[in-house]
Amino acid sequence: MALPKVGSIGEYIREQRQQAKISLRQLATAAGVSNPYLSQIERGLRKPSAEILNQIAKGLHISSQALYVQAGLIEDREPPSDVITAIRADPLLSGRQRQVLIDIYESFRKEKRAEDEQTSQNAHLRHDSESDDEPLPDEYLAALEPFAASTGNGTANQETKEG
Amino acid sequence: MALPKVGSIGEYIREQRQQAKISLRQLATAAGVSNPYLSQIERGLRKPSAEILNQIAKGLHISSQALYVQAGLIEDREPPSDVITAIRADPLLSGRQRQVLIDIYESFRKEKRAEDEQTSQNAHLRHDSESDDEPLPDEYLAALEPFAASTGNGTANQETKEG
DNA sequence: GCAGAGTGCTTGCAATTGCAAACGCGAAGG
DNA sequence: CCTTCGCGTTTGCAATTGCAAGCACTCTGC
Repeated sequence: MALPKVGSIGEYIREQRQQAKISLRQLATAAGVSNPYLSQIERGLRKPSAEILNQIAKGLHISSQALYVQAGLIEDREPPSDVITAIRADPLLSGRQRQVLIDIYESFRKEKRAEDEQTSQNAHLRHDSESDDEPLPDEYLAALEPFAASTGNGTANQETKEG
Repeated sequence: MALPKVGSIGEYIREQRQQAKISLRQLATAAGVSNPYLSQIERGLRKPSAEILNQIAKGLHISSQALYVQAGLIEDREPPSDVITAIRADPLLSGRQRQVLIDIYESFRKEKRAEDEQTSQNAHLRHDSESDDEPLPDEYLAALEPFAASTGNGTANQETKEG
């Protein structure tokens, strides 16, 4: 086991560095790593840790993610236009919260589809939360019943406002 | 330096593992690392390389990015509002559904943050939100109550009804 | 009480990371 | 010619990663 495809990340770093017209030593200093080590990284002789990789990304003023993707450490990133994907990728949610959000979203999708089937053409009016002509349909509430456990989390009532 | 902010990543991993109801050894096997090493990682005694981190993410079936963000290895300039953006961009949701989902998401983030501050005291996360300290309208709170103490139950399935 | 299987944790040890120091090379400048 | 300054690279070496083996503990069943 020597240097499988680690070269790609090294090549990518060197590419970016040369494109930025900075020397190896400069980048090493900017990234806070030693010059010899950066040299070895660029030639694929060393497999840098995530921390070093992040510092190099900073020194190069490029996205850390770009580097991780190049290193094969992040699966090809899907566009954030997918709600499910975004929820799954959010590190600030607990596993339970993720699952609940996903379930709600899917329930909404079904609900919306049902509405579209009925109206079939008219679906472009803005609903305000206060002047809501229809309350929350129990359709998705029913779908969420399996989560029921109730801890009595009651809080004050605030005026609704849109973002 | 003994324990930088690596502890947070370890805690996060342990949290996710326990939420997934799998043992340390199971995750270690799934991630392709040794059990003792994973134990040390979770307790913040070791600083895992990016490769190991990625394998653990796979073993946990969570996004690699989530781990990197937790480890502080990705710039926080990645807005956690990816979910918000995705919701706003989703053409398959009605305006009201969008607003409800966004409110629920933000509520979850507040809840999660509170939990994190209890267990650990490293929560210097900035976050931009217009409705920061303002609770949900009780219209949505009613919908959220069932989630308050739910466990990892993901069987909210309802057949489509568009005939 | 004791074997068996489960959990997580501690202990040496090979392999690797990451660095300080030194090396060879080319271009200014004395 | 010889020094100085920059470049990238090579060379030992301390510190760390990551693992195989074993430890301590808790259940369950005999």
